[in-house]
Amino acid sequence: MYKQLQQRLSEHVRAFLRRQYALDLPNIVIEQPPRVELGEYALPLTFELAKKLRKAPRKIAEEIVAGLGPIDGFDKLEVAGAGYINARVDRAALARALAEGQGMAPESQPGKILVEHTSINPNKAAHIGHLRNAILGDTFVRLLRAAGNNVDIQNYIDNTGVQVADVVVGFTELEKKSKADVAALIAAPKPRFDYYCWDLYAQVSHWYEQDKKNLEARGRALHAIEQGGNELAEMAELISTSIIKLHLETMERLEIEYDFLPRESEILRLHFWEAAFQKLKDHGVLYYETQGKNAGCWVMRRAKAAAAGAEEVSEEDQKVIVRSNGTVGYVGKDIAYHLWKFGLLGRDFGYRRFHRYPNGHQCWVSSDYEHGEADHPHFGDVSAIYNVIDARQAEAQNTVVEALRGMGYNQQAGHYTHFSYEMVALTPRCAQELGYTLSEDEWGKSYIEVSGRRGFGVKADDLMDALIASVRKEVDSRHSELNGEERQAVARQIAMGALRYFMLKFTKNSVIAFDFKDALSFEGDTGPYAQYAVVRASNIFRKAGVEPEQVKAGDFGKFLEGEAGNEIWELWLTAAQTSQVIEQCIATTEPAYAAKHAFQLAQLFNNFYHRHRIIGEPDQDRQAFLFATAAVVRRELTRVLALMGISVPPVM
RNA sequence: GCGCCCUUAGCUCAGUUGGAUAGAGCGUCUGGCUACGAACCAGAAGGUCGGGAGUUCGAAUCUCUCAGGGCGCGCCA
Repeated sequence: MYKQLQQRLSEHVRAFLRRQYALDLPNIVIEQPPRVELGEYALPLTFELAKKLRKAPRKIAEEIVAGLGPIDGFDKLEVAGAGYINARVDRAALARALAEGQGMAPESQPGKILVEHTSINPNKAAHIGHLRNAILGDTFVRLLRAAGNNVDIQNYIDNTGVQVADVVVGFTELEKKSKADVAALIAAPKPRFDYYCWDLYAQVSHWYEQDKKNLEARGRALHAIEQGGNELAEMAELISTSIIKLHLETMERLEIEYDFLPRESEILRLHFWEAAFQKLKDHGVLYYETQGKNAGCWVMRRAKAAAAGAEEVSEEDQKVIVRSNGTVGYVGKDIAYHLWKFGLLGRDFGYRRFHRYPNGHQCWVSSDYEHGEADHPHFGDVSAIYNVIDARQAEAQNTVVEALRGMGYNQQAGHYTHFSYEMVALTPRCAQELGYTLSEDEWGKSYIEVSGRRGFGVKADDLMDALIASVRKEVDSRHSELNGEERQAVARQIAMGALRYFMLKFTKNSVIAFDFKDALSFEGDTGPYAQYAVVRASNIFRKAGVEPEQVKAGDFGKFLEGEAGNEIWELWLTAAQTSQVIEQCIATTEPAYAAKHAFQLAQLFNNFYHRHRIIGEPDQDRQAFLFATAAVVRRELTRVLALMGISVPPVM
């Protein structure tokens, strides 16, 4: 309703400007005054109008305020400063609406949105960079759903690429293992298979560096895997499938789930590329190069040359899509895959059940038609897509969009969003703690990039275990009344909340320089701080024997007036803005705003909690008001945290 | 060489379409537990928003330029 009030205000002002000055402003800027006692909304438009109307801003503001008349939901408008128009809402009415929970259910949006995230190569354990991807993606899904959207979650699996091939080479060439040996390793309880492959992958990379000839083994493995129907391909399948399962388990610890896992093997075997290739040729997006270094390749014009409309496309402006040996590169497969996403390919995957979550949710995997199950849901064919992929792949993403445009799919290209984010790196100190020897050069840097190839990084599960252990100590010292299992459950919730919050508090395009000290901090701007605020609110209701959901709205107007009222009103006002924040997060693809909002709300509540005793409050009306305040904040803060995938433990 | 991103307090970061006195957290110093448990609160110190120029009534935000840092630019994925 906070937003409805803003819209109403904006419409009244626009109508007045048309009436009075014959001006039609497309959008009226509305912001929040620096302090709540100045009002809820501020309009700086008179500064802009001063020139057009040849009047002083303050004069214009006075005319607008005088001429506007009463607006439903507002108490009054005031002129402030050099010419701001500040609007004061009817606090009692807004508080009542909020306490009654009006306008909580979102309008259902048409169409379907596809969010792709995680997409870890299935050849090693997940690391902290993958966690950032999955947490950003999962949070964005929750935000979209909260805004009434129908969302499919996909996790793309590159099970036929070099990374899997490298681990196959590690097993066959370095460890001389057979498929049966690998199967035994997977079945063994002791070394986690994804951890084992993490080390093996690093060893293989090192082995390639020792002698370039060793790379021939990779070529052979890659070829065998793409062909299929041989021991190497079966070993690759075994490796990737077991590692995908471990990745799903890792993400399940954070309550991150998927609907569908499209695999590259099916994109190859179901001939997605052939269908896309034909379309690309038909639309003239690809052409066959006969000269120069790209002779014999099918190439695409790159952005600059295409935009300039140059007749002669120089070699530098070409992007090779099909190599001279006839094989298709990564971008080609990606174009085919995205045609499928938008329902433009004319082909579909086969589908098999892959994993069933404890809550009954089913995750599907792509399959050939022969092994597909008939009763699968309809995937793909969506109206908008968001690909959560790190910033380094921006160029490849742009190429896919260009290809769509080139084929005339402008609408789809416009609904293709590269949800780009920066990497998680390690501080030099953290790298040293992990036993990595740093060069002098590296000590001078503010962060050091992780590298799966070198086996250098913090594994996702190791971090989660460290967080849980650290939280557990604290829970043990505070809650002797709980048994071990209960304490562990509380520790898990707090630890996962801390982790998710940590990954969300930074804006997407800032590089996170990871350090255990920061990540293991539970005070201040952290997940546990926000969780704790909710627990405190819950404690009040538990002690008082009152159900927070049963708290009734009353006439709170008199408690929201004056200086004392302003303080608490700021809390109500912030709580009222949750829906607005959700929209803002979606419009800017920036979940960090949700984290900021949660922190602000928690901070204001903690302050309120400290200043006002509720249970001992003698005035019945005032106590009802304080209960209502706590109930609304508790509800809204819980809701924002849920959007971030953070649940609140019963005690802290 | 071309393209994208970054530079704000000692450290880590916010600052949405240009708006009122540039904000948090951590760290430092000071103070506050009688259970609505302090994973908290209050207060203090700390800023030429990388440098310079421009546009504007108004610039951390837009433009140009310089400096510093990062990431991409393959018949890899």
